Amino acid sequence: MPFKEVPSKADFVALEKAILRFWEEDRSFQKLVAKNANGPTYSFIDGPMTANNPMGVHHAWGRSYKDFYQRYHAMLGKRQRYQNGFDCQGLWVEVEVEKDMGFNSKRDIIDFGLAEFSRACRARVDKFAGVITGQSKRLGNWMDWDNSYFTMSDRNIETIWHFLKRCQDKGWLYEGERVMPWCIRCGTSLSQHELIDSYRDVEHRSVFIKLPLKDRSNEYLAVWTTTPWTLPANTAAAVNPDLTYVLVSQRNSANEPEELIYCSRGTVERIFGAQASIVRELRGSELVGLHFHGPFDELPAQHGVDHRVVPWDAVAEEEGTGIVHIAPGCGAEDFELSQQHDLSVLAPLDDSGYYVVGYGELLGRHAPDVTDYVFDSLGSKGYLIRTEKYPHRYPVCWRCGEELVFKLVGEWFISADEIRPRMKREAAKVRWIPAHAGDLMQDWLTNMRDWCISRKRFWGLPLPFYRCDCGHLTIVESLQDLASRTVTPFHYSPNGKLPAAVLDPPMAGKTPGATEALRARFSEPLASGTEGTRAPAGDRFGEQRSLHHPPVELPELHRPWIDEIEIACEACGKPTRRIPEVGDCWLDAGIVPYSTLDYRVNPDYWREWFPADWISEMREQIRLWFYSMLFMSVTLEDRTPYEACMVYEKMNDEKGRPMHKSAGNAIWFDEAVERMGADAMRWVFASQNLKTNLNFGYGPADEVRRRLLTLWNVYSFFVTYANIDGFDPSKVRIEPSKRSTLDRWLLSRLQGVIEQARRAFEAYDVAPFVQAFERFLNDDLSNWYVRRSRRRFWKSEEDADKASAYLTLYEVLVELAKLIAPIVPFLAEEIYQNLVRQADSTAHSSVHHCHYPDPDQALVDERLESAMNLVQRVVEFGRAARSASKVKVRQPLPALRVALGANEVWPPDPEFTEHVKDELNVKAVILDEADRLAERSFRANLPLLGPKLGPQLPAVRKAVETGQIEALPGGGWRAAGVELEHDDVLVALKGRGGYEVAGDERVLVALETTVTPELALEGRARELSRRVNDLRKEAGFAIQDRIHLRFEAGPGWTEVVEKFGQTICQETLALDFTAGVTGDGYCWTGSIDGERVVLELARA
RNA sequence: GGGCGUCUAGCUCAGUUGGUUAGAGCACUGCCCUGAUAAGGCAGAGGCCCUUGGUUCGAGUCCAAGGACGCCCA
Repeated sequence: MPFKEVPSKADFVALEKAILRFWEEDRSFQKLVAKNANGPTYSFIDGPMTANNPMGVHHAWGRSYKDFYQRYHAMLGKRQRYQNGFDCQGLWVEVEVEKDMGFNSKRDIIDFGLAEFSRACRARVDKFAGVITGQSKRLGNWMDWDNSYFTMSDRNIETIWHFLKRCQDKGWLYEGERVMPWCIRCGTSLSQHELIDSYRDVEHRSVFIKLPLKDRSNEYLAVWTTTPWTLPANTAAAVNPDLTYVLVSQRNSANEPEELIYCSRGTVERIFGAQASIVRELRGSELVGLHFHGPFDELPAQHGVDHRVVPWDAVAEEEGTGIVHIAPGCGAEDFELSQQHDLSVLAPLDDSGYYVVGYGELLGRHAPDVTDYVFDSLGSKGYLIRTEKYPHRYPVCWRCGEELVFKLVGEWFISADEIRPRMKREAAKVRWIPAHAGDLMQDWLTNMRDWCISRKRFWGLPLPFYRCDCGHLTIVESLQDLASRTVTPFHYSPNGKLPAAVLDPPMAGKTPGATEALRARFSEPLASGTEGTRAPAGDRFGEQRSLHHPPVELPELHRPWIDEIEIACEACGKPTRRIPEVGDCWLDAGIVPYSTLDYRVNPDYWREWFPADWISEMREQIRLWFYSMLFMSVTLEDRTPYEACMVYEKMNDEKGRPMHKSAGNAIWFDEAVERMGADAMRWVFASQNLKTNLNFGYGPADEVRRRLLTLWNVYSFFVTYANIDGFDPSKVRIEPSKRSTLDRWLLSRLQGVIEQARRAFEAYDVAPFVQAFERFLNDDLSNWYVRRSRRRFWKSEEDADKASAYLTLYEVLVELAKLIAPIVPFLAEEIYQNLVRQADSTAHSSVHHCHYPDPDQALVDERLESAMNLVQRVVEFGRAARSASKVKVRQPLPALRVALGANEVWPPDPEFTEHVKDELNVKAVILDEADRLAERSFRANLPLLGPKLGPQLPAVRKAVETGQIEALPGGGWRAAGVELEHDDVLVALKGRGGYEVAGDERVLVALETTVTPELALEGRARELSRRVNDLRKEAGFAIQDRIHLRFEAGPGWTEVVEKFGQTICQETLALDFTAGVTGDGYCWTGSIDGERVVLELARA
């Protein structure tokens, strides 16, 4: 039963595509799900990926991890949900759609029409969900793609409504004014977690001004700011009460009167130069409570504002004047100070950054453009000291890049105070990988502020908040609830009347999967009735209340449609409208452990799969998804929604620079997967240390590919010879204990790798396994087992040793395929299909259906491993000695002498000796007295003696190592007057001068380098064999082809052929070796050892 | 200002509970082997294990302080 021929040159990309087709035809994934249908659950929850753009290689990184562990647990028989998730709502999607349509502001969207805009957003999500699905399949991910969840789904929305209602019940929900980072282009505030990663180096113009104190003639406060546009909203100044301030006397010119200006002592020079004359010093606290004239008192908005100096211990002297301009409507800290000190709050800007009524000539001007006006105005009032360019890091909108302003806005919040300790308690129960991720979460939770959940945008979760004129807030907690409260008759018909963009999106033909998923999602809950609380399709809600109007169509729970619906206020019954805001997209993602697990509609199912056994995302998700899930779960059930959480770092390019489209170093997934292959990419990811950034690129990937190539080479080697010999694994059965030494050694070594693999997967850190695997593959399998076994495979007799070799190599390759199957599913499948499946049709149809290997202690033989290790060392040192002797290995040498250290024993099995002779091409291995080659030296066994002797150790150690040591009867020792036990002293070998030696303290070798004429002849024979074998290959002969060999050469070679002709024939598969070339065959003329030789090869 | 990480060969990184002479891959130099061969092996060179202090018989490893870089919070 021959195996499929394996080309020695691997084309991994082509192979992967073939395997993808195989999985499709075999329905391998579906079979896996069916096979594990009754297994114990393994609950993984996929963090929703924004379906907004194609997948990048950094997404592939995370998706690979997810696939590794799902596949591993599947091989342990675990039942899983395999649900992929798409994030669908929020500014991410809106901004991309805006770009597509060439919009520049919120106004553009409103002019375009909200309904069409929402449809366009949905269409974009649909399109890219399809694209990402295709890419993920190419990466090798196994998911239930038709069952992906979408955060824009009704179920997700309703579950969030339910959560919000619970927040209201607990009294955590409130509407508040707060100064928020605000994008004047997007027209929305950004939350705390959206502000991160968005600082950019920019240059602004800062300004020093002086503001006159009231009731103190000719005294001023020096104030500095980098945001001149906020000065018209100034209502206070802050000083550090503990800082030292000074009063500086300043005169601009001889003609002008002297002015007295306050600033902090550490800033005098910066403002006034080294020559400033200081009139007096005072504590900051002495300034507190003073009143001053604001910089723009003439503005109507400033009317009646009492500008005061307030204390603030955060005021520092690194920049500015030590007196900080406070505009409570334009800065977060400013606003907090205003709450503490009851300061006036002025909000000068509208949503798009234009000054509102009350700001005089500034009315209708854009905040970023008023710097000159402000400076001119200050100058004309005599307040300006000077302006200067000021480069600094300033936050910009993370989506559109516009510089942010800080703006007083009304937003909705969930209070964090009560939940904080509970979240910290639950986060502490989570198994974080790596562990310090838990510290980061704790730190984040300690510092988290109230969660701002509203966004003044369009395509997002409709916040179900109905604020009545009577002041009452009604929260709708489900569609059913909406139906029962509505005063607007509506016809909810997602099933019958899908929006055009959903039913017939422009790109529907290209993304059938996603479109179908959408269709299914709309029809499924209604048809199957699993969503018990939802009203049946086609119901007309609220008609009994208003029979006079036709019902409003409500195709989906999104703006603008849902805004049409008014409900009766819970308190007073008056019709009430929904607030216009939508929700933070992290509500969408955070609810997933509840929405996708049917918390509200199928509690049994929820209990079965909640909490997740494991989740994983990149580290920034600590303050995003991990946080929002934890928040929502602790609110609903007071417990963590995930038990283990794995976090990885950032991806950079291969030189460690951040990848940027503009820098040209970004790598696109589609290109990368075609160039390096998915397996190589996944192997790179698997070998990454979770704690450090990943430097990703084609260079490192190629290194990795070459390492996988070693496995391919061994696999190819096996198949080549197994086919020649007709090896059939199903017909050979040899107990491991009956196999040859080398085989038992390899099987023993393999158990160690299996052990490592199991440990690594259980620890959610496969990098150590990848290392162990590569070591085994390279050192044990390829460079020792296969090399040492080659002759076992080549020999023509069909004996037990040959069968043992084939069977062992076969078994090991199959085990290795299983071990790496979760990581490189394609290569593993290829090997499995060829080695196992084609030979045994009753075997699992895919490697991924196999049970993950368990280490078998019965196969572990530590003594054998240790003996082989000794042999390997001898070979290694022998090669070093050969290298030093300059006699090449092809030249046989008479002997290698070996001296063993005190506790070493040369294995009695002659096979070990044969390995040494063969590897080093020596005629004999002679165990020699250690004393002849080496001196004994003594060393203290520190791990034993340290605890025993403590401070005495150095003296004893010195005595031992200088040989001042006495052997005692019974095996003990005495040194420096201290009696030591046998094991306390290590007896080692030290090379003695005068020999060609190499070695360490365990073993020493010496090479005898005398080349007798006999040996020289043999060396030439070997040279000839090698040359012929080169020519066989050159001539294109098959490995097993027999040949006729003919030659012409000088007399020196005749003797070689006479004496060693038969050996050469054996080595080269020649039937005969005769003098005289015929011109009939593959002919080579050249020189060997400086003599002309003609060789001719003809296929027999 | 606070938190978390990282710092080991030219580059990328291993280094388990503290233990004797700190390793690998890539790159470089020289050599070798070869029917796994567009591979492989051996050897060479290359190190203030960021610094300082401490604990200890002994520190790359533990502790403290500092530095650089990265990420986060304020």
